[in-house]
Amino acid sequence: MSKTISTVEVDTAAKVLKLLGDKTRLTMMAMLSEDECCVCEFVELFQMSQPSISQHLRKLKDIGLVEEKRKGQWIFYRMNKNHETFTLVDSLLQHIPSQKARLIELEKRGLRVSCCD
Amino acid sequence: MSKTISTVEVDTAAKVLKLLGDKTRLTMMAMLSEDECCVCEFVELFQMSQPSISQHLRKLKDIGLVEEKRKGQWIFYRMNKNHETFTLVDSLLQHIPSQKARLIELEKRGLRVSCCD
DNA sequence: TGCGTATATAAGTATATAATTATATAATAG
DNA sequence: CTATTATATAATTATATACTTATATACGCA
Repeated sequence: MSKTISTVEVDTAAKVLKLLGDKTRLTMMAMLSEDECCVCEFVELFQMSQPSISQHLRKLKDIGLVEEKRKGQWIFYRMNKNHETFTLVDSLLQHIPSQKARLIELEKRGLRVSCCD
Repeated sequence: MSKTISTVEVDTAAKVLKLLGDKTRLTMMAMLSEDECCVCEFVELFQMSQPSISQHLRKLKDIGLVEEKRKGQWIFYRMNKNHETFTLVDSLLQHIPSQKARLIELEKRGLRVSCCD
């Protein structure tokens, strides 16, 4: 008996891949697979305007790949591990380099706020 | 020791995912992972104009995901299994339904030309 | 209450994308 | 050679996308 992997419809997969076919969003997802992050951390890391970051996160949220949770002033994003494409996304992320170092770098510079909850 | 998967740069992965973030091209790649196909087969299956099909194939060819080979009047496309993102693409395709049935359907209708080489 | 910080949303713009139509190229059949 | 078939390319157009700037909202704090 060969092992069967649960599949998602081509339409669904294409929509997810289209979103992840952007360097910024793909890196975001790779970071979120390590730990939850707040908007200001992405702004700091990507050297990109805050509205631009918010708009990328909005797209990821709209198709359900990420979820948000407010903690005081900050809004944290995390991967939605219950999304129907989670195993697809997860296996895909295993093929790009870990982004853990970027989070550690942020922490060293005192720019991580995740410690403040 | 944990198993290490060879990774590709985020830029490279994003470019590939962007291309596969299109239903037509994603389905094409899924079909090509089963067997090589010629342009007219895609035209028949996708109910789409021939130039449109050719342009999708051109994009896949331009980044090296597929290769072409002329056989008489026909031009066949096949997956490039040596592409640096092959394992990424291959594992990704395992998460969408097999397209083998579509090829068999074509064959039943006498529309496969792969038998004529 | 009013101010500063964090984030979201809206509007505008430049660029990218996918389709169509028309045309060009290449091979085969007669 | 000419006609036909298969495919590619070019030009055009409509739509989608990603960014910018400006503004709105929400929270925390004095």
